[in-house]
Amino acid sequence: MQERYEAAAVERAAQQYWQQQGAFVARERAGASKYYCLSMFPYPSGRLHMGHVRNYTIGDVLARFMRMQGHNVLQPMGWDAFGLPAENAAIANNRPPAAWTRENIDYMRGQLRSLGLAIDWSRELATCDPDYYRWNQWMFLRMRERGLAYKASGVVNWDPLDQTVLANEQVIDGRGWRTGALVQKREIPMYYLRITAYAQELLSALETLSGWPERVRLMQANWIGRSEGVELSFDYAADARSLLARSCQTDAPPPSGLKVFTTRADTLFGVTFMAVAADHPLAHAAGAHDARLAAFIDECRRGSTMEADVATAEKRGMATGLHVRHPFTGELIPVFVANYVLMTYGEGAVMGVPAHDERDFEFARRHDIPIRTVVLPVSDAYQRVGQEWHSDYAEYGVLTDSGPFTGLPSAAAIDAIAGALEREGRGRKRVQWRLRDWGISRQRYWGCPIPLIHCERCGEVAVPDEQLPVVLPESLVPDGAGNPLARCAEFVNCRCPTCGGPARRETDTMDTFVDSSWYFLRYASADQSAAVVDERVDYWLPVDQYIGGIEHAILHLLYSRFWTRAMRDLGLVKISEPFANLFTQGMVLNHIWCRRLPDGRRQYLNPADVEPQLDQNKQRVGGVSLVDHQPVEYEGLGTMSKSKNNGVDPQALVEQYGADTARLFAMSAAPPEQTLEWSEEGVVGQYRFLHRLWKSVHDHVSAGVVARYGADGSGDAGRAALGDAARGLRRLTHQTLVKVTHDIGRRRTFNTAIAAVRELFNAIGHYTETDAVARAVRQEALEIAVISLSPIAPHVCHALWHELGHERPIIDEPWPQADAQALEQALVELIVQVNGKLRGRVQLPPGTPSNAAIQAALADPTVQRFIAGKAVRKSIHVPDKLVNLVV
RNA sequence: GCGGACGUGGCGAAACCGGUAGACGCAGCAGACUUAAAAUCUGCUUCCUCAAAAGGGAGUGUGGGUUCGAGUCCCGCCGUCCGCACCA
Repeated sequence: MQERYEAAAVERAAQQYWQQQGAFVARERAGASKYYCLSMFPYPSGRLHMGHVRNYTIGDVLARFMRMQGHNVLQPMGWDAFGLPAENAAIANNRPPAAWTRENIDYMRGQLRSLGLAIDWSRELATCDPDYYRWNQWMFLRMRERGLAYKASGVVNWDPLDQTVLANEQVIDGRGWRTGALVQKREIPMYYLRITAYAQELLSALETLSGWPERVRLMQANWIGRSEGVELSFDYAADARSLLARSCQTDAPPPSGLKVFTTRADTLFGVTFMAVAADHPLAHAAGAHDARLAAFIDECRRGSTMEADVATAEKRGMATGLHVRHPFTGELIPVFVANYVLMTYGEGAVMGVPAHDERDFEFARRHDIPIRTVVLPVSDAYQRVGQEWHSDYAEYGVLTDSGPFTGLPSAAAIDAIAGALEREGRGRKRVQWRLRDWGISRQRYWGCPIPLIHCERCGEVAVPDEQLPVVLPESLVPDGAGNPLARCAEFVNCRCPTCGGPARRETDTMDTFVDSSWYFLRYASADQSAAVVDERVDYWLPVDQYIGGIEHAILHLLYSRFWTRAMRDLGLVKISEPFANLFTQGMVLNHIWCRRLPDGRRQYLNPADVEPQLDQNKQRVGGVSLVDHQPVEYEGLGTMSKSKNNGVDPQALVEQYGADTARLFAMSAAPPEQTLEWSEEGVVGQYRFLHRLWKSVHDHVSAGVVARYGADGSGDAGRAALGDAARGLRRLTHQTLVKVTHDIGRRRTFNTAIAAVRELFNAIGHYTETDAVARAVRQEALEIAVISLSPIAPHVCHALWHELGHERPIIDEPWPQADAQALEQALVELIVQVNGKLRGRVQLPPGTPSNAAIQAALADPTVQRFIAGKAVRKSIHVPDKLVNLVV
């Protein structure tokens, strides 16, 4: 055995061995308990970052651990390969996005392989492959047939200079990222997927996802946002009716009333105004005849779209001069346009009840609108709404001044009012969802084409299944202005499948979230060319463990849950929920160092190039650049990112220390769910540990190979009676095994598993006996240490296992069971407390009864000192743990 | 504003069911090896106090509470982070 640990050679050999053996190719095996372990697939941005390393190592530890536990493990990998960054790179380099993307995939595949992940590469897929995205198109057409996909007009960000649609992240402070032009809102036709058809099921089923973090379920529930309330219509007064009649251009009769949705129908008699959104049809109609109002509406629309600003903005508004009538009293109620009403929620109009809604209160105070109390609290906290808002005003209570409903409690009043409205055809109870349908059209090139054809004669026609896939031409180079697909004649010009006449192909592509909404299903039958999935999907799905970043808590995970249900309802899969267990790993942080340039901008320096300066409390206060020796400011910790220049290149890490060190560090510095602070010193510490482990095995086996204590064929030395030191080491060995099994298998706290192995390793170092029995005991301890560590640092453990005298590779080794006998103790230590404070310890046989344990505790000399002269009032005994004496 | 998570040494953290606070590591200090340095190995390392040592006291953001016993449970406050954000 080589004396020195050489990571590169060890890792190369192990990876070669796994590849030659096809060790991680997964096959369906009837009867075997399957374990589908999946990490969220990467976007091929060019290089791996530390977040990837962390994500994939977590998945790999679990995959390898479950394999050794006897499960039939599938761990696949693929590429989320469509998307905007490829177009940006194409603009910058004047090369097609396809070339850039595929080069990145090749490079990053090599990086992933160098990490030694137990991946079944035979199932690899990339979403930009026609073999993959044809099934996006096929599914889209099935959904369209069932009314789950439809066309409607939608609002997009429009860059007037580039004449192109911008993604939200391309709009910076209201301006286009490339041109700096003010972005406009434009209405264009788009395709939507009817995710709202599944809103109730997606919400209810969250309760069944016991393997998901509570906070992700909460975030999804909030996102879906179910509200029960009443939809009702306020009849237009004469002024509004005549205006609408004048401005109505279509044949359809103008609506007879203003529709609103409310969760507080019990406050209906407190309505003193109505408010509509700036984009509400009534606002448009009113604005057409009122220049001041039109200016205000325009201002509302252009107002800041920053969400935080929106929420705290003043409640501004302007009267339309129009009125509606109260459904019960017939009273005239003025209608305002208000900046706080959202066109996209409910009916885009609200009834204003200043007495019982904080926003309406604020608005009414600003516009001198009367405030009318109609709900009194059950407690007598107040009688009437006062000058200042108080949250009690929004509480439910008992109705007052509410006509026939006066005296009813809120809940009963809501029922009664809804009933009365319904009898008159003016309203009804209904559920309002915050969730909206999923707009999937993107006016972009590098995505999956939407398989539709526009024909002058036949209208919108689906591409027939046998003509799928609609292949995206891969040679185009976007220039930032418009969608190059729309200018590609070979793509656009086609024949109508219905009439055979000339027609135009749809040039919008699909949101890349479509691609990632079902890739986990495709892995199960990645080589199936005749269907989207086959029966193997029933074997592997659901995913037993899904691992990824919390940033996908809502969109990706919700879309995937929706898509799986859509496929279920097409009879393609049997499951409803794709991910049985979800693990969200924390971010990777590093220090941020910057410098203010004379023009006010900040220049960020990589932490590797900065020497930190510490104050007397050893806190970072500043630093000096190692490049130019000039001072640098400290900005604290932040997520590794390009913009803050605080990333660490995993490639350099692997080259310098090896993949095992990188994996070990990523797993040891924090529990996987928490943020991980980068520390170069911490990496070196793990590297040092692997060297010591290697040396320790080397020193042990250089005296000849022995069978481990207790193993079959271990001979006399493997059965001999043990002295205290040997028994102690055996006990720790098996305690460590129990702890590691629990920490990896149940708690997923890999950091504490590693700590336990290091403790065992330290104990092996302190165990100095060298006779045959001692060597058998040490062999056992080293074997368990290596097995315990092998899911985390697989290469070095692969080599060490071989050096410890085993032919069978460690990946095929069954995870060992702890030896109950080794865990037994002749004496256990009980702590003795006096009044809850630790005062002594006594050694007693396990199972010592209370009386004897308390007697032994009282006999302890230190304890004696603390109870001297006092009466023991009470004694508590926790068997084999402690005695507490109360004096 | 609403919802959620969290707050422990110089630092990352551990303490899993209410029972020895600080495992494991980083940094630091001392020693061994060395002509020397690096590397490596050994030991120490929460704070305060008295120190020759033994010992004693305090201590998990903060103030209360429950309990024989609280980092852990309950209530109030302060702070940090995350998500949603005028959702009618």
